[in-house]
Amino acid sequence: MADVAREAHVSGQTVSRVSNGRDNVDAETRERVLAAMHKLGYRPNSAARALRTGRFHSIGVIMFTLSSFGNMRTLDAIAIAAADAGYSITLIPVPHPTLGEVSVAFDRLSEEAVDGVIIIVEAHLLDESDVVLPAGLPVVVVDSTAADRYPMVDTDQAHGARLATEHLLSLGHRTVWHVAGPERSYSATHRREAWESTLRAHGADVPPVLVGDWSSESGHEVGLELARNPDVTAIFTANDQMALGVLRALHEAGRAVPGEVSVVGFDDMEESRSFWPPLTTVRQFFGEVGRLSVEELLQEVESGERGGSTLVATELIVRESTARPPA
Amino acid sequence: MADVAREAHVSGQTVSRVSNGRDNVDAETRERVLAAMHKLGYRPNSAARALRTGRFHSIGVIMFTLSSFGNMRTLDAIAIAAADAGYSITLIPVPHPTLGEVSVAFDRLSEEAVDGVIIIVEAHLLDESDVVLPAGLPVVVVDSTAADRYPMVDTDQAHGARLATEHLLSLGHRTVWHVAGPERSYSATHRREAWESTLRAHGADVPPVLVGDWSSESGHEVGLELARNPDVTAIFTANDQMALGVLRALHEAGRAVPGEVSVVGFDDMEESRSFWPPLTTVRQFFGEVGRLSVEELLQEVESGERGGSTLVATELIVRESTARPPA
DNA sequence: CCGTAGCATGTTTACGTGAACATGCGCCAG
DNA sequence: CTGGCGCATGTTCACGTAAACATGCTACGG
Repeated sequence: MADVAREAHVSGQTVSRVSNGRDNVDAETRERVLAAMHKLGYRPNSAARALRTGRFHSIGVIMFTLSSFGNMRTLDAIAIAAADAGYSITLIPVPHPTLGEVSVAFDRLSEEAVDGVIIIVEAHLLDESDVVLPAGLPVVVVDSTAADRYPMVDTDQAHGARLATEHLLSLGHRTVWHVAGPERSYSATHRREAWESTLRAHGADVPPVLVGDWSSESGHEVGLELARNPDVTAIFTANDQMALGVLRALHEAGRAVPGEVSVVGFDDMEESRSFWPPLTTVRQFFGEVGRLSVEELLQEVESGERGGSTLVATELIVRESTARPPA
Repeated sequence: MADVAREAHVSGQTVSRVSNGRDNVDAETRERVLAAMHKLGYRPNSAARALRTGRFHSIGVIMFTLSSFGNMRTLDAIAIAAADAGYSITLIPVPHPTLGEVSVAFDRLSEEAVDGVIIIVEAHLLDESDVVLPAGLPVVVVDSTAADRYPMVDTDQAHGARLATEHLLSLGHRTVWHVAGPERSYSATHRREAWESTLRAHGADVPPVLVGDWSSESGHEVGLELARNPDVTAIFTANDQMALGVLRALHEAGRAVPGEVSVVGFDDMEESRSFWPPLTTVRQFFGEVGRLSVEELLQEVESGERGGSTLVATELIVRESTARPPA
């Protein structure tokens, strides 16, 4: 900066003013400074700036392995929304979802140069974790239920599960079987509860729940079981990947989809429309979730006002994996 | 820090030494300082530290939309490898893969607090872009070919494509059709070239190339065309998602897989084993690519030594979508 | 018994920036 | 004509840290 000041025959303070786009600089002086900055290849030092202002213009994101489709889409939206607001994203990975790892991530967090944090971690770990997040650091929780402690943004899981279940019932199925996600997942629990309450509200029987781990492979395993049961005519799986496994199991068992069995997924991943048959599913608006969580966080960072919880609605996408039950 | 020093009756410098784990501090003093740090909830200020040391302990990652399966896996591995080395990841998203956006990202980069950058962007954009990366900033390029300007780490695309093509030929297919990725993609080009040269090496005809855009939907479109052609008995698609679309098209056309037509993909995404039928494909080791790119980058950051290019081998995963051609 | 080496610790300083305050000049109202 | 006001610009200083150098004490060999 000093070099630029010398080159442009001004003081460092004036360079700073130009660099920050203040308007109380004479047009001619500004030009001279800009020319000098360009000539010398000047780049503001973000560390010094952060030290002086106390703002890092960066948002931390704590998340487990990115390999979950939904997390990735959410992260993508967060990154874009943050960039639009002039913030960058600092990833704080948690390689294994154990309590210890989460604690380590939180600890590391306190030394990270971030103005706020978005946490995309199963809530039960948050609850069990006695590690305290650095005080005064704004936090937004996604896909979880720590709403009592922090603002939360999430897909309206219950709404989606109800849409899926009611769609199948309205086609004439007597009841709907459910392939749930892992017990410890809050979103899996929400979907399962909404499925169950929807069945009860319509006076349908509630069949036993089959539990997977979100993977297509686990969907295949429980799908083999469902395929053997001739009573099963409608299946709601808690995500699209498990639906893929269920479809494969049904094909292997020679049960026609949707002729004999209808299947509905959850997520609407890009590939779902190319499943065989194309999958009827509940679309989640991950982009919206990411956008809103950044909005919420930045509001707290910049104005100190803390918002409440926000749920993002879902949409049922009807494709070709659902039909009326066999006569 | 001053508060901690006062609390522990030592100088700030001693606090700094404890904070950095230097060993030239008396055990008793260290205990006293640690106690004071804990009591006061002291957290080192990373901005000041970065200002003083010139190191940010952060790696920038420039990438397009995360929604590509492979990029995500790579990013995940980068994040974990970086965390292991004590670095965090700063994401610099490029919402749209246009020249302008890339320039903006590079510009933004120069103000980011990073010690080095990993670029996961189609190389043709790098080549066309006249934006100069900040001089002196270590760069590693992934999934691209700017090897002449920067070290590169990538999957051995040609090796994988050869494995896939030879697998089909060795099953007895007269030739292999290819569904390529977009023309401007270097990895798509490499796979296509290797497929073609493998066919030639084996004296097989080279059928016309069909081009998709990596999406399962585009795979479905070109798949419909292939399904109509009775000469087609073996298809190598440039990624698994397009293979999914091709499978769907073949099902719709009533052509048995692998009875009439064999299909091989590329990537080995988690879902591929649950396709119908489970997909024979070329596995990419994204984790290895990510790990190596961090290793290469940090070597340059910390020792100034710049390495060369590294290719990561692939592995053919034979499942149930390939068989001998019909008699 | 003294000189010195080695070690724990303290003091000073600079990293690059922007806020706060200071300066100097031109212009306008009284 | 003069006092004061507004505006562009300059000067000073502190943000929190760690490197470089300084200090003072202990221990050990000649």
